[in-house]
Amino acid sequence: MSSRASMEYVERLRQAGLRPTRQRRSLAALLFGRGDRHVTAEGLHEETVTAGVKVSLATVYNTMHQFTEAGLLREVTVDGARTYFDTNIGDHHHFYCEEDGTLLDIDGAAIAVEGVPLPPPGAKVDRVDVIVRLKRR
Amino acid sequence: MSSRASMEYVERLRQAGLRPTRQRRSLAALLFGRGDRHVTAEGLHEETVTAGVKVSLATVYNTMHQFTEAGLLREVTVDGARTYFDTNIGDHHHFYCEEDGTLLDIDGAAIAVEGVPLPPPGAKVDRVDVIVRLKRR
DNA sequence: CTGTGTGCAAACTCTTTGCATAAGT
DNA sequence: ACTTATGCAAAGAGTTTGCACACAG
Repeated sequence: MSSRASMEYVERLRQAGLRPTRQRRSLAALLFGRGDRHVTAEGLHEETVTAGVKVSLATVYNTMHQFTEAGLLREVTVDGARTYFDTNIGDHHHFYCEEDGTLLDIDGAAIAVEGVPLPPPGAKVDRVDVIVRLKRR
Repeated sequence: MSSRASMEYVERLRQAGLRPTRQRRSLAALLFGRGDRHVTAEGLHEETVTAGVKVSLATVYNTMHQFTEAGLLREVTVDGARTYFDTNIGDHHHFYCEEDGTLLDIDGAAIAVEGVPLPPPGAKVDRVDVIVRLKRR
């Protein structure tokens, strides 16, 4: 991770109300530098190691949650075992292959969910998630 | 849990290829005795304690997984923190309220998901899950 | 009897937290 | 300087596993 690359995210972090620390800049560069991604905390931490950036796993977890709260990331729950973070924060759904843990975006405009019943009294719909679970053919 | 109540499940367990042990009969009676339910392992274990049935938490976990494999239960993943098991094994979806951990069935016939793209080569659609996430109004 | 199931406790994985140190503004 | 973030290690939750004992067929 070049220092220059991570500098691109200083403003974005500031606007999200987050101090552009070295770790946050590096993580932002890894996350947002190459299109839409699905990562786990562990996976991202490994990337930092490979990239020669020093960030602890605890900080990766903390930072992903801060990014999520700031609206820079979205948490995707498809499997109880691990938490995925998605850099695509737009309207979309997912293919999920349990067998190899692969996650794939489906454009939100492509899918229509019809007939969702009224939520119970006192509740309102926050979001509708569609998970298309895949099996090897 | 009366012994008589749990005897009703002997045949059902046998057909699923599971020996109708005391613990499995009791768990089956708790799970299937009162309509559709969503339970966690911990929650079901507490019920056994309340009901005066002696089953260890490990056995509850093992049994729920055996039931799931046998097609008597379905695992529902809506939250990374806990695993829910659903006694409704028919076609249906879920309302989920993160705030209080409530899970509610939506009849599968009510909802239509249109426009699911073709799965990637080598994979086929196993199941489509719709999770309607709720927030307090 | 024979093999499967169970209980217990310990192990395990993923994730979060507390507190001293380091870094940003 | 002052405040917020980080690192480490330890704790924590939920879940799984290994092995001796118990029970169903």
